[in-house]
Amino acid sequence: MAATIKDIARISGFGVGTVSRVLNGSPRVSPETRARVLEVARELRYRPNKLAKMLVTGRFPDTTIGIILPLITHRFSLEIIGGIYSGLSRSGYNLLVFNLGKDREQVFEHIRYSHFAGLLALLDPLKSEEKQMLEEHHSRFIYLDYHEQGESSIHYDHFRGGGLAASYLLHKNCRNILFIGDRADTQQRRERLEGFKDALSGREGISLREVYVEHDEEAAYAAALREIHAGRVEGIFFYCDDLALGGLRAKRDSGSSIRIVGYDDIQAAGYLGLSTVRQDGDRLGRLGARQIVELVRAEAAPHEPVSLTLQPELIDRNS
Amino acid sequence: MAATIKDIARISGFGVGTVSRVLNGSPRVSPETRARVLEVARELRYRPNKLAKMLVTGRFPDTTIGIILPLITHRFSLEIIGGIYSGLSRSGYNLLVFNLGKDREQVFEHIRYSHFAGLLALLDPLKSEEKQMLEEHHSRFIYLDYHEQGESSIHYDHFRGGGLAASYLLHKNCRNILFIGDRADTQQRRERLEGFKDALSGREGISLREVYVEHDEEAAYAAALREIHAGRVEGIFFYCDDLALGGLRAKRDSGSSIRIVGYDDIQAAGYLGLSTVRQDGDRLGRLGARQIVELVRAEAAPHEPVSLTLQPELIDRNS
DNA sequence: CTGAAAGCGCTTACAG
DNA sequence: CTGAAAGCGCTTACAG
Repeated sequence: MAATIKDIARISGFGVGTVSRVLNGSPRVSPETRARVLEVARELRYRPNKLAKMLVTGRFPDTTIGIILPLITHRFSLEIIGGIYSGLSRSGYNLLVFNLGKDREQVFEHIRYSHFAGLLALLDPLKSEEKQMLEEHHSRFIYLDYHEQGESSIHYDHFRGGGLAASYLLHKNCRNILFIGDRADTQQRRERLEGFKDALSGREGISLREVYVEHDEEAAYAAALREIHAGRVEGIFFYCDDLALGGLRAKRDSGSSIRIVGYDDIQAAGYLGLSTVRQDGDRLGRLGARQIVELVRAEAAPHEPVSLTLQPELIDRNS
Repeated sequence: MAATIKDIARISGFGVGTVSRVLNGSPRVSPETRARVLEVARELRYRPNKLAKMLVTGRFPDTTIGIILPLITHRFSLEIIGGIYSGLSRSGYNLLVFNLGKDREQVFEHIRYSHFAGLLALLDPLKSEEKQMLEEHHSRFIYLDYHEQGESSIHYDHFRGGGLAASYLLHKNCRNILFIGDRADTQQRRERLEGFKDALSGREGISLREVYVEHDEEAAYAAALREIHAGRVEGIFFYCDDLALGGLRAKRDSGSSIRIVGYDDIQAAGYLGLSTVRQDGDRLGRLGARQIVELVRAEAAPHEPVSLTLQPELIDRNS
């Protein structure tokens, strides 16, 4: 099988302790010894067993950054991942992607026995035992597109984004307004809706209702069509572009002149002329990469948490 | 720190060997002992150290499937990943994504010390030492959308796909034909082009030229525009839809009536009315998941390699 | 500068 | 059924 430190010791004639010192670059060995040991190691094609090293040192190597996210196939997540890869290139760090999916525990079990310098948590709040586990492994983490008191994060201002959507509909003279959102109660949805309501609240004669559907273009289509036929609504703010595409279709199929605004600015939004609140996932990813590398490289323990807020932008395509 | 098997032994009054046996479900322990040991383990919140277990057993747990790919942000790759997640759900296996990016060695170093039941290699041929490493870890692999003599794979028939593209252009009465492809010399590009040429070869008066550009819509746009202005070309087959989008734009900007066909059927192709050769990444992913799980569950060593070929389909949008 | 020994947390024959 | 011991591959004081 694979050569071990013992084989090198036997063949070179030194003790395993000495061999270990050479291999770890300790200065307390003579040049001749070092040369000989290294020579034998090369001949044997020695590759250190990291398992054993980790077991005895209790520490993990630090060349890998992990990113953990709830759903890898989500478009915006993907854009962020792309940005992270760009930001990490030439940094000496590589990236491992963990999709939580259905079995969060399994995934964290894997993380526990993997080696990470740092972790980016995309959209997903970490439990306290998970944070603690990361700390035991000396690895730091930063939230991406999620924020929490006392933790580092880089995120978009969703409250502001909701406000932008509101001002768009107001500008188009909508008074009977509808919010169609994802059923999942997330921080982002809460903040977008709060910002939306806040911007609407000062105005006279505005009515707002909320409808929740599955994260699914079809579901959004059906809901929008129903509302349009009921005949009151003048403008709809969709939680995200994926849903808004269904709204756009409902508008077209019903021949209505209703106003529609989405969120994210996915590629299709451009093709189909959907007004939306734009967030730049690539940028978020790049910044996240830079930040986690900085954090990981810093010798000192977690200083003050760093929190960076990015501002979304309204794209008016007159939809 | 965390409780170890030794702590349990001390507190329960048994030896570490007995504790280990209980924890591993050995039948050679009395029910009373088992109960007591388990009780103490629970009190101490004992969690086994997999590192130590792996070190001594030399085997890796087998609950995780890995997928390795050259570029995670590629659209088609993503679709496949989505399919794999679907196919894996409720199978008891979870998925870890490895993006090779720039440092392949680093990534494989990580794989080496991670635990995998099996690996899916998307698009990317494995080196022999990498295969060997996987074997040492008792983990099997299957190629996805790539195939190689003597190895298991699930892939699309790109030769056939190229043929479909050719018949499309012939059907639209194109004679001066151009292929615009990615510069990267991949198995897929070779096969698509071969199939394309093969279908063209029987015909009279057909001329074919090939142009290679960066994998970039802009580059494709520029190349297509140049060719259109030169005035000879009647039909272009683009290696993939990403490039074909540039061609579509060149066609529009120049007011030309040239014919364009792409490959993949990405979302934008539908919106923009691009004719293309469709491959279903979701399906490929699902099948891949099913196959690797079957392979991993099979006790016996690699029987005959299994190779599955999927057929692409022409989508005529009259572009 | 170097060797011998103890130990990281666990498993597994070997006795009893 | 259970304990004591050896060992997985490596590191690190401790002597010398």
